[in-house]
Amino acid sequence: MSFGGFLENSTGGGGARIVADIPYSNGVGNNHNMPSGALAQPRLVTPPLTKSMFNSSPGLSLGLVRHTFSHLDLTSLSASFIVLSFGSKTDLLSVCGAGVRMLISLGYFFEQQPNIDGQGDVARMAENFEATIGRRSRDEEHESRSGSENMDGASGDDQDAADNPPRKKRYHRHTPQQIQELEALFKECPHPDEKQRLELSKRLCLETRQVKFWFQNRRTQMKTQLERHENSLLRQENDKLRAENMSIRDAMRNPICSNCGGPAIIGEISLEEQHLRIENARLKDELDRVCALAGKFLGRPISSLANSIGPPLPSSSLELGVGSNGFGGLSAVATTLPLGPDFGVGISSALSVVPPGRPAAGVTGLDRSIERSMFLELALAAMDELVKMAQTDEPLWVRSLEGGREMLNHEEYMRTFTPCIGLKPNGFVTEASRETGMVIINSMALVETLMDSNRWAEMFPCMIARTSTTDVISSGMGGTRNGSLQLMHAELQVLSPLVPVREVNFLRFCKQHAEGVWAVVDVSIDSIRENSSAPTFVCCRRLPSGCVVQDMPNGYSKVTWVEHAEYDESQVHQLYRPLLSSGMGFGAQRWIATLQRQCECLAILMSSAVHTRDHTDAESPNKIYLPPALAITASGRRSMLKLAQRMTDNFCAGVCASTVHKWNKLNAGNVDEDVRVMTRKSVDDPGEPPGIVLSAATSVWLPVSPQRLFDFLRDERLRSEWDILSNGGPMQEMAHIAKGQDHGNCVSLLRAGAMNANQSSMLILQETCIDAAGSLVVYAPVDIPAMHLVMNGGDSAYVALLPSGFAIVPDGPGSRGPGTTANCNNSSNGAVGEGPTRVSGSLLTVAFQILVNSLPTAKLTVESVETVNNLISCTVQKIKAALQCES
DNA sequence: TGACTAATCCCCC
DNA sequence: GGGGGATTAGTCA
Repeated sequence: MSFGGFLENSTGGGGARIVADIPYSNGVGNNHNMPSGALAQPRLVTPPLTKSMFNSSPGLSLGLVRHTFSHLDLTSLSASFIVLSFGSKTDLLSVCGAGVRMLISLGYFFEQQPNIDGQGDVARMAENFEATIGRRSRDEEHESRSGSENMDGASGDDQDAADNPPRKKRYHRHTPQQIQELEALFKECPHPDEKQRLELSKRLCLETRQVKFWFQNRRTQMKTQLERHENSLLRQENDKLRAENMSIRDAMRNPICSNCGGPAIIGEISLEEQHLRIENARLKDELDRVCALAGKFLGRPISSLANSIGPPLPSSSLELGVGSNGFGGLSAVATTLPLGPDFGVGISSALSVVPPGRPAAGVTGLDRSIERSMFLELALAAMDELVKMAQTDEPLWVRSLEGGREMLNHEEYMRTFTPCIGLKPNGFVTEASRETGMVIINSMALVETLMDSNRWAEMFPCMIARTSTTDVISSGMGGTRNGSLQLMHAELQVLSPLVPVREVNFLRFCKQHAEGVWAVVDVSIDSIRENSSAPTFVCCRRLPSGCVVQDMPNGYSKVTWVEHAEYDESQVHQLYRPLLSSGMGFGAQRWIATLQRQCECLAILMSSAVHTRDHTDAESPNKIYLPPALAITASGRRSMLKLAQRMTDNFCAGVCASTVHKWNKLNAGNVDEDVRVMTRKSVDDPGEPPGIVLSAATSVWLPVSPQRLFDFLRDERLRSEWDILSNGGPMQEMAHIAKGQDHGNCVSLLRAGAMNANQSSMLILQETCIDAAGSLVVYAPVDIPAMHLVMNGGDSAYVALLPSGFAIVPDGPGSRGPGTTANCNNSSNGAVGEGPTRVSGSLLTVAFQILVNSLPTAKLTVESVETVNNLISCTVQKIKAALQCES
């Protein structure tokens, strides 16, 4: 590069050119920052160029051109030239001589530094020039630029021509040749040292700074390119995932009901779900990392599938299927699944659910993944609904005129909520109830109980025939139950043969809403999970139901329970329909009442003040004779309670024909059609006598209040009025373990008056309980030696017993109070008690389990059936007579 | 308007 | 002091 070329270029643009020699001189007022003692001063020779000059000559540009310097004496004086070019490419550019400060302000310029060292080294001069001029303040730059902007007649070509560095912002590029060389070196060495850079700068006539910057920028560029490449790869992947996500979402948005082929409705994806998904992805990564580490440690690869780590949990929370294969943990479930295809008769066939964790043929990982996403959506929608249902009063809930109970305003409900499990099946009726109560348990403990199927069943023994957790979709976050989501199966019961067991498959989702505030929601999943190979008939669907629990300062919790279900009412005997529709059967009142009673029992048992009345001491010698060894120890109390619990569980199972036992229904002609008789074989169970067990149960309506009925039946002194085991006389209470503040909640040991030696060896274990929703009297004959063991803390599992007893519930608001079903002397729509003067009555279930043959292989005889049928009829008649309610 | 490039500023090792 | 990220500014397609 040469300045000659530049000059040529500038001249090549054509146009008039004025070159004026400008000797430097002192005393020019335009000087800026003129150092004292300057050797030379710029001397302005051109007349002052005015704005008007430029305005009137748009093509004018002013250039201070550094020319070839060979003929100039730069040591004494820098020569400068002003080139005025009209319409040419000439540019205002440079000044010769080092250290020259130039002001370009409408042609007035120059300030010269004293030490001129311009020995022909153009580049150096330019550098020095820049060092002083190029770093001027922005204002100055702007000012100077605005000066040239005023000369905007300068063509682009003129500016191109200025391949000189004096003006900092002057655009230029390194020549292709220079770049080629720089690139070549960059390929070999992206980080040249100073020596290499110096060498290159000389060779390419560039400053070392330029070379340095070039390399720096080149490296940055490489990095940017690399990032861009990576970005594009990631974007591609992202697009792919997004497309996949869209298609999945689409599938979820427009689910097709496999029942009717119409659209099924699922709620929107919420923020919580997004969080859960993120959390899930994070956990999955964590699992992968842990597996990788474990693999290194064990020296063999570890699969991240749930069945390869830890205990055989039904599933892992880590396979929620965000881009995962969705098959994690499947094999772990299959072996623990309690339900088999041949389980039970008639009832399990109503299962509409694919046995969880065991994929049906053809179910792909994607299907599972979609299914899980749908579960999640459903759970979140259900939670939302539950909380609103629990917290909203009118107009969603209105007080009924009779009884003051809250009733769901269905119109308002339909307006407020989207049906999250689809529309109500034809022929189904709705049952909705809400109840709030104070319970002596804290929220965390209650949540733990609800989320553990065993503990849940223990908490609601007479309501839950059996239950299991069939799949854990999420086990919660941060070691808590918050976010826990699981699939459950349950058989819910009302203690009567006239009410079929409700078999439900539902999601249970737990969420912490605030400190000390939790909610657990259940919602049926039958709308999502359909197994084409199983009948799709479902007798009950649970709409979002559950509880909101809030800790109270006194150790209690405020529990608001919402129970909302749709069921096939035709399966329910008319006698029980009012009860069910009032919510006292399967509804919130019963859940709350049971919860309160059970928690009170737990609190009493855990406190030191366990109230035990023992009548074996010397203070009551006149009451009964009993060996002193029957005194109860603390562990004995526990054993006795455990035995009583088993007895009551078995009683319920017999009444409701739940699948806990494999009952065979009997349809013998001699049996009253309203008495349900069933048999089963008892083999290898030390808890009951071996042989053929016959169960007979019936339910009748009595025009007596539940409380009166309960008090009558549990009173050992009145036992002879209905119990053949009483031998016609009163019974005595030998031991009493209180289970609640109400004396009606207790376990006791009764002894009949001894008629002969044989019977004197028998005791009666009895459990009674009562709460707002109903009451229970269950008893079973047990023998003295066995109870002796139990009362000393022995294992109650070996005490053989068969329970009998009564379940009492109010007949329900609006009940028409029909005649009994046992007597069958009235249709179910009978008019007994009808009208405003009707007496509030009770529904009494009577049930017996007796051993009809000690050989399991024996055949059931007609006599046995008739005997039990008579027994049950007689008992009912006796009760009616005693209570003077037989018409 | 965005990509490209030369150059600058500034932080941190 | 230099590397490198962030930024600026000029240019071009």
